Amino acid sequence: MNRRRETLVFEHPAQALSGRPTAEEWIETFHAQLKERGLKSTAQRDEIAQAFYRMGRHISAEELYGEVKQANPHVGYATIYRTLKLLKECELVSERHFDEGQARYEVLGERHHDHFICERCGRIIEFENPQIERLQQAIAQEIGASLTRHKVELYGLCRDCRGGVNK
Amino acid sequence: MNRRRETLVFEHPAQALSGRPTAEEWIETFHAQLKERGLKSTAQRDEIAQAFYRMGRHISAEELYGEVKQANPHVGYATIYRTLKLLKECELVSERHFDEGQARYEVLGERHHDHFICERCGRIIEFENPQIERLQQAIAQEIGASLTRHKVELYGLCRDCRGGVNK
DNA sequence: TTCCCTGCAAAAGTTTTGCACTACT
DNA sequence: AGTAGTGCAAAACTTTTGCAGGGAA
Repeated sequence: MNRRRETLVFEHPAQALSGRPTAEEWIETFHAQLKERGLKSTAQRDEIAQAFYRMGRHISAEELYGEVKQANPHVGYATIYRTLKLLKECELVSERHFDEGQARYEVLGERHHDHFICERCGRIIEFENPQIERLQQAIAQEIGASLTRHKVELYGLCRDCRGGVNK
Repeated sequence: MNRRRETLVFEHPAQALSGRPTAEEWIETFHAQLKERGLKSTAQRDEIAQAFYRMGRHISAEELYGEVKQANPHVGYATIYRTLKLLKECELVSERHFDEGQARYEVLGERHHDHFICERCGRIIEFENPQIERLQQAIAQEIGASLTRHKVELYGLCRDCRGGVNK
């Protein structure tokens, strides 16, 4: 394959996170969006949003609940879910369903990327490939559809797991 | 974009289904797989497998349950799920999680394809694009991973819904 | 005859909702 | 003060499991 190397691979969180708004900017946007909708800023919403931002990528509601609980043992699951829903509506967070029972959430507002999921160790590697992006737009056009979002998920064995004992 | 048109779009079930094994071949394979594992063929398994094959594409457990109930009002959900699990193990069925709460299942053994999902009317359009396939392999190589499966899902408005009232 | 399979009901896991109380604005 | 938000518990929804009885090999 004589294609020039276009894919950017984000194996280390620091790489993937570059270009992402700072925690302050992000929370500020959240507050602005709340105000715009006539909704209130509360201590819980801030705690949850901050914990979410701090924890990093591909967080489940359960993990977020655990984290927030440490700072404030009184929060309930309901508030976690309600706040995540709110963050989605404000387009600060996107919800993803990898092949599991539960949803995972990630911070929006950084560069678009897709995911590789290791089927053995569960590691998630992000990558970005402009050709795939272009191709998807072209396909939508052929279908006659407009595209609002898309996802590419690759499943397999990561480098480390390939080198492992079996296979 | 001066790319030549490579995408095959399957908008009509008949197109997507071409090349798929017949119901008889498919059930036969199921029986063979069961025997190989020392498991039994039963009336319920056949009913479920047949209903599944007959119903076509992207079926949920609930829909399948409803269909099978009509022929045999005694079947329970448990048997539906157990049989779907079995069909997956026999690689006759694959499970998919689109962005919904429930899983959907589709017949394997036909050509690989990806999905466009209309966010308004729920219509699912299948397509096949060799470039995307190649690109995904190339990306996996760059990541250093081996690929066992992958999915591309495009979300947006289909041709009909775009033409609709708002937007 | 021996297990495997089935149906039922209960359980488990995730997410949502009703309600009384609390607390932003 | 008024309205939206919170916590709790219960409900809803999807999927899994335990168990006693039934059926394929």
